[in-house]
Amino acid sequence: MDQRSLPPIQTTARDDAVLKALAEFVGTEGLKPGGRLPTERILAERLRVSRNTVREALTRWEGLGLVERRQGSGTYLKAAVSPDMLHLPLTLAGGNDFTSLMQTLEIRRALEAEAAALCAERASEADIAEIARKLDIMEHAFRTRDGMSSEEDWEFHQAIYKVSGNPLFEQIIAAMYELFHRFWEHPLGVRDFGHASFPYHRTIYERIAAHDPQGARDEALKLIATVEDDLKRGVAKLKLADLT
Amino acid sequence: MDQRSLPPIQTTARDDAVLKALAEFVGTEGLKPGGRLPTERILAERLRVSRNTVREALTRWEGLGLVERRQGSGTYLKAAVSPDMLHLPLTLAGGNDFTSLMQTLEIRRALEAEAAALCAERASEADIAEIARKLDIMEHAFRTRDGMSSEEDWEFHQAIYKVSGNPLFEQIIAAMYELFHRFWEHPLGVRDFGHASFPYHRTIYERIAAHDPQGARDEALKLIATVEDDLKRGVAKLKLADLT
DNA sequence: GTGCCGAAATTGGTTGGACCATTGGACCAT
DNA sequence: ATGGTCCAATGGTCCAACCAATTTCGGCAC
Repeated sequence: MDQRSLPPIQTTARDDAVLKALAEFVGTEGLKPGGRLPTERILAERLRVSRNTVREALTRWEGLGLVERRQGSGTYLKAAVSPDMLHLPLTLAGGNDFTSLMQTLEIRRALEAEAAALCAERASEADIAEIARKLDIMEHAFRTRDGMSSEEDWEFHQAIYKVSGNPLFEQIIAAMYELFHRFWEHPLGVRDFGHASFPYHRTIYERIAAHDPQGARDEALKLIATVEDDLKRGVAKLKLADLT
Repeated sequence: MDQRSLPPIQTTARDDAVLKALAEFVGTEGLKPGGRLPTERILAERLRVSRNTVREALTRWEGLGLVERRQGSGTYLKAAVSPDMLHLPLTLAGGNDFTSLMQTLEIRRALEAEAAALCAERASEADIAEIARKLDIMEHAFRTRDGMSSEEDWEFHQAIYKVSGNPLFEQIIAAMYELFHRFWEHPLGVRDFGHASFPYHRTIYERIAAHDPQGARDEALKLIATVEDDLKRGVAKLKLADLT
């Protein structure tokens, strides 16, 4: 007999029910990201559930990054939420050695290239203008702050991921980014880390603006290649330092 | 002055502290997935916090899929966990199932191609033999069970990811895979789903065995393309059914 | 009237204690 | 050996407070 034909029954699911109700509430109320959710006490009363149960449910949402709680202020929606949303936890083992950093770059190489290509395919004129804006901001920051433009750099890339139409790109690459920068504020002591990648931001943009997927892909690959080179140079430098 | 050099003090972070302590405990205790965590009551006592606080912390871990709670039994570790691990929830906000599935395939397309290329570069003769073995098993299963070989299919791919030398490939693609098969035993009612991809498993293997990265990449892309086609065909079929 | 300050109300965070529902093992009867 | 019963352990829920951060608002100085 097929064991799957007799699944275990689900007897208790209070907090799940709370989340379901809350998702519906957000939908019917037309709540946008940034909006404020009802008080925990009010939710408990309305849903006929203890405040503790409400809190456990909200804790789940907070863990998923859907909601932000501010003590003394309230609970705020951080992302669009609908009842039929999919959540999947991804756990990544990361180390802080050279190999691990290189591995995050291998993932980024694959994803950045694909995202850039998709972006070049799908970008509207408005999208291109927005990316151009982010590029200008980033280039300006780079020139005035002598290469320290990681924040603006990241926003430029985010704009590309967004236009790609696939939120997974941003989420996964952000995870790689986090793994990469976890331990290194100035990776491996290479002062001008990231300088070499600078010109490729504009070339990527140009290929996107020209709706040239293959070109955008190639330029993205070149950009990652410079970062990999920087990383290798940093390691070489470290080994040299070890010998002295 | 760099604002990041002076992070705001964390006056209240009880549950985060609990999770940190718990992660250390799992490490020092050498707890493996499947193992049982201490009772909530015991944790509360040991950590000098209320049981509710312990519960909120565990709820977070449960949401991340790190832990499973069984009423009347205990709390069990579901995945390896160490303090320097990155856990992040992937959120696929896509009302429309088709869109979501297509998005998981876009990620897979990028990663499968890269993994296959890296595998072709780095595979030793022993690696190639192992992949060949998995391929034979999968092909045999496919023929004897008339196309139902998803388990063996997956193992073949896993062997490739493993040889790529980068564990991140398997971790991320596994998440995409999970997302893809979340609802569907037989996706969209397309009976022969996956049949079209069958021949490309062997061509991928051949390119890997020939240490031909670009060839392996191309064949991997073709494989994903067939899956995308199947998906589109399934949707077309659904729309047709709606009209009747 | 304007602007500042402090008290009070609001809200999430934590605590301790109680009870319920489920589980799993010990023990017993057949 | 099988099945039934009881009981202790454990997660799930509830309640009633209190703490800590934030916001609100009224009164005071100017």
